[in-house]
Amino acid sequence: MVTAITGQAEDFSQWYVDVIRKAELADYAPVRGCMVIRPYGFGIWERARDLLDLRIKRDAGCQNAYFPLFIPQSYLEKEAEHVEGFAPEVAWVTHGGDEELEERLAIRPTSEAIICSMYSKWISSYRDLPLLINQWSNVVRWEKVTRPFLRTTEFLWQEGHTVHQSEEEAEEYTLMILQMYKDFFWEDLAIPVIDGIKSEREKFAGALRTYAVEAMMPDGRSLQAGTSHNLGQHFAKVFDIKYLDEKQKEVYAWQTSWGVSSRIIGALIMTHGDDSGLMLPPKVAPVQVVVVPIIFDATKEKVLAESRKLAEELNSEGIACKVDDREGQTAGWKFAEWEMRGVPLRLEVGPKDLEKGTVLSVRRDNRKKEFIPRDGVSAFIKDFLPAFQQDLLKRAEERQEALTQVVEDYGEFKHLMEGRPGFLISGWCGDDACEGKIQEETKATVRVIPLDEMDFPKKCLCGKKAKRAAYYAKAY
RNA sequence: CGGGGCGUAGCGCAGCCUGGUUAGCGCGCCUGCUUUGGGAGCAGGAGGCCGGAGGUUCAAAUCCUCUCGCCCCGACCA
Repeated sequence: MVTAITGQAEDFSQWYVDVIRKAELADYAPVRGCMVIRPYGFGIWERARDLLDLRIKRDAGCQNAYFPLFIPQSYLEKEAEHVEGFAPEVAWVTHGGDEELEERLAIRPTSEAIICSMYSKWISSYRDLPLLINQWSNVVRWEKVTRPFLRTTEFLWQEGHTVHQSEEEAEEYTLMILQMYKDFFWEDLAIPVIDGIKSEREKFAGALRTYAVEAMMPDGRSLQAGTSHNLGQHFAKVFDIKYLDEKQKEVYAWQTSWGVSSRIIGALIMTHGDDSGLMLPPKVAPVQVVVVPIIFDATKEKVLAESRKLAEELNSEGIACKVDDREGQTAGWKFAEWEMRGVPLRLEVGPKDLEKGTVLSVRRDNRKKEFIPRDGVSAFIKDFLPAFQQDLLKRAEERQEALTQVVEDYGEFKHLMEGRPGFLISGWCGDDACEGKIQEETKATVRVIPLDEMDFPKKCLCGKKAKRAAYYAKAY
């Protein structure tokens, strides 16, 4: 064994870190809590980013823009809840060269403050609305504990910031974004998510309401994967975002903000990976198909030529295909290597295939082997990739279902939460104190309050009448 | 930020308790030959201020102090 990975069952956290390093997704940087996203990891991010960017433009109607990294302290402090929420984790710039700055500059932990300050200049009429802008950027949050991709000091994300004429319109848009995120996770990343509204204590600092999608990881912890906030008029009032409506009345605007971060790479690793390493959904795989030539001296040239020709052919048809024609490694080593890196399909081309006019295909999930007629390879792959994407989703969905159960009794709830049972669905009275007590006693939090109609226990865990269902889990 | 563990070659580790020659081992890397359909074999070779800074000592990877970083479990967050 050259590159052993710790087994998932043995130590899930260690498995996660092993995969990241061995598959060359990322490496630790000299600065605490920071990581380098290496080309293969960045390749996954680029694909996911492009898929989401398409939806942001097409479904959400946004245009991309870019705002500064620095936010003056006074701007960040305008919205009281906002500053209170972010103050503990802001990195500050105090000097420019040798000169001390008159006002400290925050390195953005999120961009509401700087963006709203500009919006206030740009908006003066109802005709300027809605204003729909998205930004792809990095942000910095000085977190106490960090983990690659899941929580790093600096991370990459997109943040959408929109302005609307009415509360209803803003609310509708917030929910539309939530649906867009759901589609992105289910369809593009093959990650099943639950969705709903956050409780008061879990909502974004400065928001009126926060909606979120959450994904259940194989270790039973929930990962907040995307958030969509209805900001109400909180920021409009302090940043003075006003416009003249059709009746010539000056009114404050209504806003939303929403984001998805490079954390999704962590979700991809955990959701689909196994003891052999990564397993990537074809839509985000930097390499969808790898061709491994089986080299013997007598047939080496012919096999290499055929392998390269095959890869060229597939690439020209839009399939991300790579030939592993390195000569230092044996075929078996390459098999293990590409499995670890999560490539959905491997094609082997050897002398026997040349004779028979076939190639051998091996899929990543179950290693099932199949001989494909050489002239049918491209058609085979075009069927295979979407099917594989579906298979991964189904596998993840089944696990999420297995990690979700309804619990009525608080004693049982506490007992289950001593482990990592995944999602526990219960009734909730809606009382903040009740939620706080449960969190204190079990470490579990309300992940979301589902919006869809569903059956739920009529009593809250505290014994009072339940108003709504709630998904509880321990969270990342 | 609290509790626990760990920093020695690219990776994984031994050596430390009980200070003492040129600091070892496995994998990887380089060269050559034989190999290649599930992590190849043999031979030769390169690669280290022992995380960093102070101290104790004739002498420090080893003892002491401080510091930085990583991992795990908690409290906080995308």
